[in-house]
Amino acid sequence: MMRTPSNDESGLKKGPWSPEEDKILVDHIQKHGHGSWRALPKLAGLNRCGKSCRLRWNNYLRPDIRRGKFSDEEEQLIINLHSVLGNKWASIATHLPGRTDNEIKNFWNTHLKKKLMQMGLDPVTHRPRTDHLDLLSNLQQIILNAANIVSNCDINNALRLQYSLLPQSLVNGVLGFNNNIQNFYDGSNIGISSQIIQPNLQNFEAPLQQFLPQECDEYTQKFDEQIGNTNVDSAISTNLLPKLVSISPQRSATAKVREENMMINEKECCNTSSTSFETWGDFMNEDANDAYWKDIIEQQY
DNA sequence: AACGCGGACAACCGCCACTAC
DNA sequence: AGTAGTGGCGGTTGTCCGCGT
Repeated sequence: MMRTPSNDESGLKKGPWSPEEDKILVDHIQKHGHGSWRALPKLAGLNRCGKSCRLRWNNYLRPDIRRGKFSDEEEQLIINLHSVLGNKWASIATHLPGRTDNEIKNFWNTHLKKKLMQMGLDPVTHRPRTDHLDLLSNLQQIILNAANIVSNCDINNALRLQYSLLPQSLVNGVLGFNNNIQNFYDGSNIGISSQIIQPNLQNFEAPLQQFLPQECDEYTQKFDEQIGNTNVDSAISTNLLPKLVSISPQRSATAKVREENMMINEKECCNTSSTSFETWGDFMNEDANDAYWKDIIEQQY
């Protein structure tokens, strides 16, 4: 079925490009370069706006574009990069020669997002999904926050505490942990040591998998000794514990995301003594001087 | 064969940052 | 310093196409 060509109010054509239009655009750019995109359509004889020409060229016609199915290596690279960069498709695309940001974005939205969800991971945070059990999510948050106020109690201890308070069947079943996760987040194929890429997951997973029964009692005892007598509700109401926040808030508007990023940047910039689990600092370690990692961070900021 | 549905992806839209003046 | 023009980016939409009924 042929799509009926649509034109905007200025008479410029919109919608899919025809092979003839493609040829005109390619011929013109090969002969003259694109120059000013705004001026290009008139010079080339195309009834399109400059922006449409630029998108068509950059996303489809450019000779260095590699089309076709994403390889397993590319797929894993995208996942790893997304766990570091988030929805910075343009930045991610710079690490995949021949792939466009648009192509990667589409691939993420149609394939990888689902794949992560099927593995029980939140595609936004790359952490185990919590959306299907708010109660558990809140409990995690309470315990993590509690750990933050316990002196010298790091995040792994907090998770051990959490684990010690939950039946194993609940942890495994609800959070959807499985053995594939470790392999899934192996960053070795992009030259990043697995310790760099994995910590955001290890913080959750490793304490659970490598947990020793005797440590349960040890940390539970520590928890009880230090804050065990504290009523959680009253602790929250008296600001002893921070208020609960969603671990994976639903956000769709660009403005919201940007606002959030600004807040995160501001927080990280100003709060040098942060103990929050959510901040970048927790994912960094002494290995972070890896050149590739630096490159990624530089792109982020 | 006709139809509906959902996945895939090309293209568009709106906003933002940068630059020149 | 303010403004207009331009290109880049990310979110979203619209259409095609394959598949099942």
